Amino acid sequence: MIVRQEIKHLLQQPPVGELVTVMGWVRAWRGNRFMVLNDGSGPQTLQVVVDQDKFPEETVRQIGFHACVRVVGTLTASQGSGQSVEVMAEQLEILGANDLSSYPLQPKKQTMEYLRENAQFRMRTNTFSSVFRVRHGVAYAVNKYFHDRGYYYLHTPIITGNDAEGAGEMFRVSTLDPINPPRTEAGEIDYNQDFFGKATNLTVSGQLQAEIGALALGKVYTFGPTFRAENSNTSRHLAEFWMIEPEIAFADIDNDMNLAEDFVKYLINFCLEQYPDDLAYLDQRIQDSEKNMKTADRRPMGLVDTLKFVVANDFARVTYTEALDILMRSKAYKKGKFEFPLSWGTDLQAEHERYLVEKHFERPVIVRDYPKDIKAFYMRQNDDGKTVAAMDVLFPYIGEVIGGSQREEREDKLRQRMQEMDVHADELAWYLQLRTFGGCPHAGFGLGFERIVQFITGMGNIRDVIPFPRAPRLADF
RNA sequence: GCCUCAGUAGCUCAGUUGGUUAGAGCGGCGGACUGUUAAUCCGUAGGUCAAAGGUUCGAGCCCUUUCUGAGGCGCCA
Repeated sequence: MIVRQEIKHLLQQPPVGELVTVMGWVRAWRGNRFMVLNDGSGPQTLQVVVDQDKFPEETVRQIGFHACVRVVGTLTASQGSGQSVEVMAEQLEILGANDLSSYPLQPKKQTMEYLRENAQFRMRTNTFSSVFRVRHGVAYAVNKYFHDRGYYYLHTPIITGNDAEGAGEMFRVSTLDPINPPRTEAGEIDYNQDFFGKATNLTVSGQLQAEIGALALGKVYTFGPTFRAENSNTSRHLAEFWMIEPEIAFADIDNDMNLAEDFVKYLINFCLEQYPDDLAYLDQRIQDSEKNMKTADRRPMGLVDTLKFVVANDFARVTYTEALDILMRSKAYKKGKFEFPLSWGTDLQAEHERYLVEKHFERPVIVRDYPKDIKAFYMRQNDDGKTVAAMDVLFPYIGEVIGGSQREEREDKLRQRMQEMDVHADELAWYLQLRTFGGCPHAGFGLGFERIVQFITGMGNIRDVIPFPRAPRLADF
């Protein structure tokens, strides 16, 4: 059995004078004497002092960048100034030598694009190890938040036979011969002969199934992979991403907004408490990268200060109509700064959302009561006959992190809306039955997991907060 | 899918109005160095200038097409 101590724990309460065993990867090898180790337990490193005379020449020769080593030695107060304690090596073993002549990483700043191409090694860097520790923390906090409040984690299907989830292009799932698929007499592909006996796709949302759970268990949430086959080439979209979708019975749009705000603040606060060192590193990293930028292009606040500010202040809340009014009265609009026109009934563009969040309110904003024609069929119709009880949570830098709504629980209204929007009622008979047989007011939302991780870590590109990103023309690893 | 910008050594980049043999830092390799902190010092190798085609006496540089990447937009979470 292998026994070792983790660097994070050694540094929390250093057992000075004791013999310790550490294993990790070499971050630096200086002066033929000082070896800096990191083992992934945290962003901290441990300096090991190597007396060359104590070890075989061949062993010392193999110490190099990102070689993997095992060290046994005495933890002592450091003579140097860069660290409080260090290990005086008494045993030294190379667990995995590193062939530096062909190793793609270097002990220097590397571009995010280059590291993305070498994703098998990028988690060994300070930036990505911190990002993925925080990503874990957010995932854990999601489950903890809901569990502590009596929600049930519902696993909705990844392969779906629904043809009408209405959230974008889907990836087909099929075992049919792609070159010679069976065909019907009419010449169309005969999905009746496919694995499931019908056409199936990867899910774009677990919401409709989550509603089934909410109308029995009261409060449920889903947290799973989601797939969109859209040709989206942006720093905020992935073809495969993780989405969190709470769904609650006996709730209206106000309950929904309160939940969304409380939930997101909890996630951020959890990371502030649990990963201060990682966030401090990521904060510094952003400040370093902004040194050469014009003041206007820099963030108004550092990363950690931004996170603290979001947790400490109420989100602004406006209706779509009010938001439009604010935009039309803005100097930016009057000076013709907006590329897209503003008119009641069209969706807010990214530039409009950014103005509301970053210029007008200077904090997260929840916009509610959107025109019904730009929103999904299942959203509850308001009494004005024009809007639905939808809400979007907009964040600085990343835009929409949450989209949600109160669901239409009145069967006649739902049927009418489905007809108007050409959603086939026969394919969603089970969904309509939730209204026929003991329905109730209910609501929910979808939170883009990678987007909130992006916000918390300050990473500019969503592809750098998921270990192995999938996007158009990108499915490596 | 659309718009803009970019692609030169392993990485990050410089390369003048088109003109002789293609430049640096870092990294690699060889050597020195027992208190370093992006360690330092000496030496050394390393290039189909993204690909194809074109203009020209002559192209890393100009033109066309393709590929790849980044930023922005759309679609959305």
